[in-house]
Amino acid sequence: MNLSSSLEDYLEAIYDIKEEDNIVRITDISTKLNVEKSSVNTAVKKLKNLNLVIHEKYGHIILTKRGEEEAVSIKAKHNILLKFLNDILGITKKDAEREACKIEHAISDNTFKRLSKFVYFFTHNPFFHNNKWHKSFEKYILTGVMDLGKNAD
Amino acid sequence: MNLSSSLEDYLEAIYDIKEEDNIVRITDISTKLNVEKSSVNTAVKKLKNLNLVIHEKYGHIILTKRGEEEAVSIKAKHNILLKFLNDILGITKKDAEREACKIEHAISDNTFKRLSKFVYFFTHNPFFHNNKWHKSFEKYILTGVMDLGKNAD
DNA sequence: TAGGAATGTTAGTTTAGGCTAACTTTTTTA
DNA sequence: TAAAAAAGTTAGCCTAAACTAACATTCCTA
Repeated sequence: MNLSSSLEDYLEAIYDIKEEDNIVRITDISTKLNVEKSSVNTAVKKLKNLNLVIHEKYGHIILTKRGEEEAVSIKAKHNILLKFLNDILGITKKDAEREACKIEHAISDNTFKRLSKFVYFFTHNPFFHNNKWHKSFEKYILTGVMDLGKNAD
Repeated sequence: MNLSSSLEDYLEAIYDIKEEDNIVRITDISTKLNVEKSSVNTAVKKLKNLNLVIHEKYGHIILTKRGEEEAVSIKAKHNILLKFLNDILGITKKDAEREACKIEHAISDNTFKRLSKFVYFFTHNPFFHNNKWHKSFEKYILTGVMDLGKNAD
């Protein structure tokens, strides 16, 4: 699809607002993204031309099937990045959120797939999923000392 | 410093060209980044105004101390992302390279620090560094089967 | 239900970062 | 060393994406 970061943000915002409020207006998007209504208007027109939303003058904004698919795809990237940054790297939720918003536009579907698998594997495989590694990782970050040697084969 | 992605790319290119050829010209940057010389010219002027490069009309381009520091910082982000994407996630070198170029502009210094530690920890700690996890991870990606349970405690 | 508040639209401006075309300066080479 | 080639510069244009200001429509409430 190759949307700009900006248009991806708009699509994502529309999806989120629909989830929360059911109806989506120009003003809602404007508030959520902190941009002027006129900017939203322009962006919505572009999304309309790409058949990603339905929008009649003065009407509500509705995602098309393709628009929703796109939004879901972007949100999925966002969420897996959030998980990796927060749960695995230990970045604070707030910072992880901010970063995920930027990185989500930069990763391919393939990287998304492999990262998803990695996060799942890493958090579910009993070889890793014992919390010891995470405590050890935090200690390593603070002290530079690795102390899980006893678990190696 | 908060440079645009574009200016970061220019700085990085200048650093790389200096490494390879010692002298850096407008044309070299133009070739490396696949943009017109006039675009390079404009960008170099901006970098000059930010005191990141020294450049006299018709002369070579030299990084200032600050310019070099910036470039090194960006390259460090690039390299750790490359390592994570290629060595850990198993993305092909070519794809990992392309992705790293985009993500490098989106990660904070803190995320860089934690990711660096994570990659080092993950590839050096004997608890992880036995290659088994990676084979298992590849198998999991292809088949959905996790088979390292026997190593868990 | 009339009018003000809220919402939406349009027109025009700005900035970043590309581009081409035309020109100038420097370098190379016959 | 003069002319051609290469390199660098300038001017002007385009697009994306933001902005403000002015105007239009819709909604809500006194």
